[in-house]
Amino acid sequence: MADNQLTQLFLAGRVRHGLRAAELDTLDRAVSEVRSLVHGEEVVRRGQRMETSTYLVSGFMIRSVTDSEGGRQILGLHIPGDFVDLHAFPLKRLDHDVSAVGDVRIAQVSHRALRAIIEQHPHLTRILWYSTLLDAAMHREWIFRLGRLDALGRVCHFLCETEMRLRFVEMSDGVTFPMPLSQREIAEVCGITSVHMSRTMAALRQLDLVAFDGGAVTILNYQGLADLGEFDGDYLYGRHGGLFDDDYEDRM
Amino acid sequence: MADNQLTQLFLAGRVRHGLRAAELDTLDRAVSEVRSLVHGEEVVRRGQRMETSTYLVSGFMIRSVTDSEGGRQILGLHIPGDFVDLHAFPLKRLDHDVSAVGDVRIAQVSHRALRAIIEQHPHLTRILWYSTLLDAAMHREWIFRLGRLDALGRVCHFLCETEMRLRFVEMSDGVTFPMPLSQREIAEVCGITSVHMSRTMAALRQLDLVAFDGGAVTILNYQGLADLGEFDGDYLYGRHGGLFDDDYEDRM
DNA sequence: CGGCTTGTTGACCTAATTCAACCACGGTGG
DNA sequence: CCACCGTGGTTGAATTAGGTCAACAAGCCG
Repeated sequence: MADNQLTQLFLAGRVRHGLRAAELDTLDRAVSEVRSLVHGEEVVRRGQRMETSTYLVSGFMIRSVTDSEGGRQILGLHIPGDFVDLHAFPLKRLDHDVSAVGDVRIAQVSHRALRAIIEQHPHLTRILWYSTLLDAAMHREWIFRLGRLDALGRVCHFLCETEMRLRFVEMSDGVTFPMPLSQREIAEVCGITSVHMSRTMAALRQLDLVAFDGGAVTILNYQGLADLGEFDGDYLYGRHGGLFDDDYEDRM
Repeated sequence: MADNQLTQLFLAGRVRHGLRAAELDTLDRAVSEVRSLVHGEEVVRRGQRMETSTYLVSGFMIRSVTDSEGGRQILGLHIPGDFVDLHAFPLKRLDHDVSAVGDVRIAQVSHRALRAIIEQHPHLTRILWYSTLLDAAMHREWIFRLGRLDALGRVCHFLCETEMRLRFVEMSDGVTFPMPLSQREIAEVCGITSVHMSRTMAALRQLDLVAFDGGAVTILNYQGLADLGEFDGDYLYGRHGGLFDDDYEDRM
């Protein structure tokens, strides 16, 4: 297994149910057509029929929908190593848009290649399925965040989640990590206005919980942040720590 | 195919990607151990290791999580024909609870049987995968509902969604349908307090949009309800109508 | 230089929460 | 039979979180 293969970050840091090198190679061979996107470019538009899915090699992407007055709700943030729209393989059309945040490199996988995989590689199939259910688990946590937390808690929760996910792919050292979203976009994640997000982030600074410098976040008090956000990262199914750290590997 | 098989409602009313009778039979044979639950009984508890998944034969169930002060957020409502925790097959542990609302009949499917299916029936596998992604699509819509709509809109959206899903399984005639949740529980769906839900439902009555009688809802003005809730049911992937009604069947 | 976007701050307003009292009801036990 | 209680729903008054509108400052880019 070459270290420089495209899918090397796929499920990095996660419980991988014994994903084998040969399977990663199979996946890697299915991936083709690497291309670059600039900020705001879409790879999926709501309702459009899909014949390929997209793997995010580097950079960030978001899923979003737009309401009747043009307001946008961000439904998910994708980071390198994510299959951003593998959902489109079983669903064929998606109900939301997927677009680039900043500069992005993606790879495409044809649904024909995925069909071949599910016919010949049941174990790899289950792992791909699993990866789409990680998205669903994050969706549920976003429902919790919006339903039960106030503005301050929502931001704390989002920062904790993002930090942990970036740690899995070694883009966070546990303290400082990149934050590609503007305040306006973080507001669209958290279901509040950008004005109130500005005030909320000021409060976070005031409380010495985090520091924001341009495109990076530095966590000054992890426990305080996790407490305010009622964050428990078990739902991210990290390979180490939490409820899920036991007999996962090499089963099934 | 006997009409009385347990899984007859599975994906009823949905785009089924050419689900064949033989495949439904295969699924039906994998299902066993029908049992009854009373109100509040749990089939999944957060973090618990699962070796079976649950198919809902009759009645209603909810997914939920509880916050640090004991407040509950409902993450999803399940209706007859839903595989309530098929997610647990790839994930092995879930991050939330699943419990009965009122009297319920369920059937269990062992993960061993599901493993056999994904090894021998790739097409059926994709359909099971698809069914879990319908849940994810609903999750996304719940994020939108909580992030972008006010209390009135959230209730309207939830009622429209529930009505459409029940129509798929012929439990709604398009006007009147059962609503198993109390006002308190609908409040836990919509992320508001039960006091405010009482006021919001009073407003809905005032506007002549819906009538509530005990465990049933009657829609008096569907368009008004859908407008307030900004509801567009495409994400439910109904077999008829909407963006998704074209060349779905019998492909793949 | 001007014009754009992002973030900040202030004053005011509104939606929703909180706390409380209260009613209707369907048991359950005396 | 009635007294009792717990649950679900309703209503009112006071409070608060967040939204709205507007002005302005700091980049940043053509």
